[in-house]
Amino acid sequence: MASGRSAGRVRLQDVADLAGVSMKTVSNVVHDYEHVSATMRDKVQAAIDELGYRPNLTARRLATGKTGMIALAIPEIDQFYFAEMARHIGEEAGRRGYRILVEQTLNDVEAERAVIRDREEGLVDGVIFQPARIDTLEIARLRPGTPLVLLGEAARPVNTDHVMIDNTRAARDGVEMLLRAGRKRIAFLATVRGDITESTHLRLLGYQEALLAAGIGLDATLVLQTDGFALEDGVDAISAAISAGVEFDAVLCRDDLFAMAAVRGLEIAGRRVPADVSVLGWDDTAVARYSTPALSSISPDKRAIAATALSLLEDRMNGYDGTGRHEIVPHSIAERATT
Amino acid sequence: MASGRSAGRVRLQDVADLAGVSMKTVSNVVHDYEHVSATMRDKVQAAIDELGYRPNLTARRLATGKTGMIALAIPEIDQFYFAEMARHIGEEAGRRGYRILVEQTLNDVEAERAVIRDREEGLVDGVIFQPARIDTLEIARLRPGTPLVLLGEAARPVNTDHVMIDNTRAARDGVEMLLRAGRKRIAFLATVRGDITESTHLRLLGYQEALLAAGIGLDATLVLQTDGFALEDGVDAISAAISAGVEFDAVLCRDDLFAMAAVRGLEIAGRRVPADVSVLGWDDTAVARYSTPALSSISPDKRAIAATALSLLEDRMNGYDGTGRHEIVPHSIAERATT
DNA sequence: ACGCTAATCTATAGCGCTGTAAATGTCAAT
DNA sequence: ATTGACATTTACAGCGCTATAGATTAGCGT
Repeated sequence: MASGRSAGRVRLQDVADLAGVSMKTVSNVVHDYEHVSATMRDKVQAAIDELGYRPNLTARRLATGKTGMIALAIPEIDQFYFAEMARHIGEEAGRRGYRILVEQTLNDVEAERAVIRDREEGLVDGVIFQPARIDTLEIARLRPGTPLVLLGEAARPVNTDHVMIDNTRAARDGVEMLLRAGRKRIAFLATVRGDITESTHLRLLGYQEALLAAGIGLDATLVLQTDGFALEDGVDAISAAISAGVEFDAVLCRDDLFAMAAVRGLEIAGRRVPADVSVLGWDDTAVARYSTPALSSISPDKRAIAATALSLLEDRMNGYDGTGRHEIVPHSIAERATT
Repeated sequence: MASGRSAGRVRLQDVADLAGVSMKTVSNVVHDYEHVSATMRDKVQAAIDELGYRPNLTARRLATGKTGMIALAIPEIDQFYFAEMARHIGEEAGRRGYRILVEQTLNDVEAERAVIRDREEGLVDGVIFQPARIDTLEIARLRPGTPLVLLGEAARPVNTDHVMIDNTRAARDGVEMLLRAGRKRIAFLATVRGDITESTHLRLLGYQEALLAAGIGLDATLVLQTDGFALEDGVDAISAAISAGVEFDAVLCRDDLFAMAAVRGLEIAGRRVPADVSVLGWDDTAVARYSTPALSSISPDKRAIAATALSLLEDRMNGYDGTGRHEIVPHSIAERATT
């Protein structure tokens, strides 16, 4: 009751003084070091409890050189895919004894450069970074001192670790599934006009490969372009295609948001999903499950991405200094109501 | 080119040695201290550049006692509402010079206790915490040493700062809007059977107040219960009510997820939204905009919540030690296609 | 020149912890 | 008893930075 816990200012030395032992012994007790006698352990623990001692992590870090923290740098935490990745990475990191510092780059080039350049040190032990604006070359050039693992397909310098799914293969799988279901004319939604990202490019490639492999000629009018990344842009693109008389009985979409846009655009035009047109999304985020009708979606194994990224990063943090490793993580297709 | 930057191990002292000055002078240059001569500044900066010096934040923290970090403890980062709050808090924190450490409690009581109890020190300067399981009394009892601001309505001990919207009022506003639109029998979805949370309780209260104020008697069958928090549970509750013959022409929902569930359940039953039944969600998350039809939703001002929480927290971090302040933040109603 | 204030710069003691090396204690086997 | 071989405990030097107090230099009026 009369414990004068003055604002948590109890130091290891205070505990040591009270218990009449050395600082190191107290430290040993705190860390459950095995070679401490039971008597000693009890005596020290009593002192710790009496004073309400709580270790100062900053000091511990300075002494050990480890922070126990990992930065997760992503464009926007409130985008479904990133939110889900953040969750998995957070859980996986927790399991391995790390905490997550979230850094939002907000699609800003300067913010992304800052992540790589890391102007300060000792903040985190490593960084998991999904670039959106910065390109491969620039990442290679700004090569940071802090261990780094990249996510996504937008950039992958040979000298840096990187985790991704096989986008081309996944797109091919999606198209093949649609073909097996009897679809003949499959559209691809959507590449933002004049701003085709690397991942969209890979997906488009797989789309084309699958069609060619099935002996179906490419039709450029089936690659639908949008004016932006918003839902409305996707709806507009679908509507435009329909009123332009483009015929299609399936749409492979670049992400779930555009899949929702496709569904909406088709409904507006009076087409039934999936009776008239199948829609296949990408990322398999929660909205795919929640929207009506529930979206079928190409599903990257997010848990595996998180686990793999953490493993690569842990290697680096433990001193591994070899060349970049590029891990391919499995994907599947979650079939729901739109195919 | 020939800079031997050996793994960022350059210390302040190294720079000082190279420049032939004291550590403190280098420190002054790094911090843009005004009383440093131009010559000196240039000389030191040259040494900094040559060695590629980057300050070690951990050491700085130990010396200053400030970490520049704020913990954000929320149940799950991938729930729409929390993801959006995380974004706003992240942005606002960035503006004020803080970084965000995300701590997922995953609805685990022990994890929530750990947040309050903070077993360690010096990790963050303050904590923003949205409790989900832990109750008011327990928070008051575990009263931590680290500055704390609570979010949400599940708990609010008098001695702790707290930010929320006026839930009762918001529910009343929602019901009044539905009544103005001519709706007569308004249902409330949903309280999980046997697990009514404090915020649901407040919302239910506002729902009842508005009905009574309009001279409409309460009908217990209009308060729909679910078996869980998943979308399907909401759909089931709506379906059950319909097949039990409960008549209603509007549904006020506890959150956007249940609003989507309501829409789906109504569609299954062949009811048109909003022609036959209006649906009003809560939280105004991105899914409200994206789902078809787009959900009308009660909209807490998330940006204001973030800004207010950070302000209260900054006060505390700057030494304010008065009694708990309870800030009410504005809300509005985003009208879309379901009302 | 001299004294005085203000501007600059330096030396060094921490911040609270861990790691290392060394000291001490213990116990079974000579 | 004496000796190893361990188990247990201690002392203290850092980790890299900031802050304080003091030393030095500069500027200026008389």
